Amino acid sequence: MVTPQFDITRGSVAERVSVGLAKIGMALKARAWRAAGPTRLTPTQGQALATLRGRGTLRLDALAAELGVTAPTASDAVAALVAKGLVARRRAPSDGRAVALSLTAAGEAAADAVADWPDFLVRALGQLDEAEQTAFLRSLTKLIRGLQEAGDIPVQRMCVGCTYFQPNVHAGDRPHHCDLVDAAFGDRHLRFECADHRPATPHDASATWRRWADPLPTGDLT
Amino acid sequence: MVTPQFDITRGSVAERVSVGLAKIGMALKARAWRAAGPTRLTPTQGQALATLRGRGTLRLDALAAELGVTAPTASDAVAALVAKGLVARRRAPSDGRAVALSLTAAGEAAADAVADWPDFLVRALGQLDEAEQTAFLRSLTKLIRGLQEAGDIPVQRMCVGCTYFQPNVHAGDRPHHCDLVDAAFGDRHLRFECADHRPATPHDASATWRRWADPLPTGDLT
DNA sequence: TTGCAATAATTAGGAGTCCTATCTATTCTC
DNA sequence: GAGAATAGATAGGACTCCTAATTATTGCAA
Repeated sequence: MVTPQFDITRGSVAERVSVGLAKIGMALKARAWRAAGPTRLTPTQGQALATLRGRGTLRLDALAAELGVTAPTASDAVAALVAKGLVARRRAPSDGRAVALSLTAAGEAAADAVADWPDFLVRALGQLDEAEQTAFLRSLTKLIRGLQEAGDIPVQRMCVGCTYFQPNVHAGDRPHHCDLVDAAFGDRHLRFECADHRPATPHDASATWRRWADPLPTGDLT
Repeated sequence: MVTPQFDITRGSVAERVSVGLAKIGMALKARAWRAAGPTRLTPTQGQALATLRGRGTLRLDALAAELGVTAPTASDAVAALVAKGLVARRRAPSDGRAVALSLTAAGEAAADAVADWPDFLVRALGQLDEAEQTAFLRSLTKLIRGLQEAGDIPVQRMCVGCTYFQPNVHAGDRPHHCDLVDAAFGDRHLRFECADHRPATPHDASATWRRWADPLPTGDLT
């Protein structure tokens, strides 16, 4: 008779998931370095470029926070990018101490060229069908929100947490609504980076969060 | 009337998921460095320690592959660990060119101390209920298998791909079976790192994979 | 309106991460 | 045995990262 007690059950599901996420993290790191060779853009430099492309103009400390590094490290990376002619460093008009970082024309081009380095992830995600990808995206949204709340990650410009986001207000497979573009959309369209993101107040954000994460009355199974 | 065409629909779900995974990767990198300060163990060193703890004895090139870096980089990290007295570097008995790396007693202790650095991820995963965590783990397994197939990640010691793994052979919520410990288990027990892993042949692995990923006859919804 | 604390960035200094290219032992193969 | 292949180590160089200490500015307060 088979023993029903699987002693390898030790450890939580969350721990096992973490191991998997760490593997993905490793792959991302390795890939970023591999990609660095030809273009002469190291991972941090590439990430800085990508961030500036998405945000337009940023101050150094904001960039550092976005990259998850200290100000000196960000300063190093920016210095390298300025030397390469990819980033322009100007005095911020509002504050004489601060700098306003932005991409040069060459920087825009370099950012575009470097933009698709995580394509290998997109390919691997082909292992999942659309419904599974959507569920994954939804779970990832919750996870990232948790990291954000805990201060482990900078505040993201994602739908959930945006003033314009109205969750579960429609029936069907596009239950949410974006007030900015005035359109319905579903979980599969949720974004982590939106150029038009406008942060909601903490109070509104948590109310909206609950309406998205646990739609109380209607049993909406999208 | 609301326009049903959400113009921000551009881009695939997979791309949006990739953005999210990159965020997680960023958090992992940042955390690993933060944790490095007090213990004086940098990310690569910590990862090397963790790998050696999981694998016992490893040769340098195997360690390098596991860490996703080149041999010289691994050699650097190992030299630092040897200098700190955490790793022993011996000549491999079978091959005079190779080295056998293993942890010293101090190294074991250090590895244990460093082991729980991704606890912040475990905490954030608390945002997901058990069923959702399980689904996430399942998707992650598919994703990692995809990365493995594409050569973006070293071959993992995960259940799916192991000789002992028998998917979907039972009814109920523990449909799989591990022949090694002779016990039933479910998707929520799937591992990415198993000390007893024994790789199946490519042929067997792909057949087993299909039986796990798309259980044809029975509509098993675990 | 000085006068000083706080803030934004940079510099200094040091360990480590990575790479490519090269070199040194060994081992394998013919 | 000789030459090719393999396992590591070294060399050299750009960058990443950190903590501390500096240099400008700003903003508030006496």
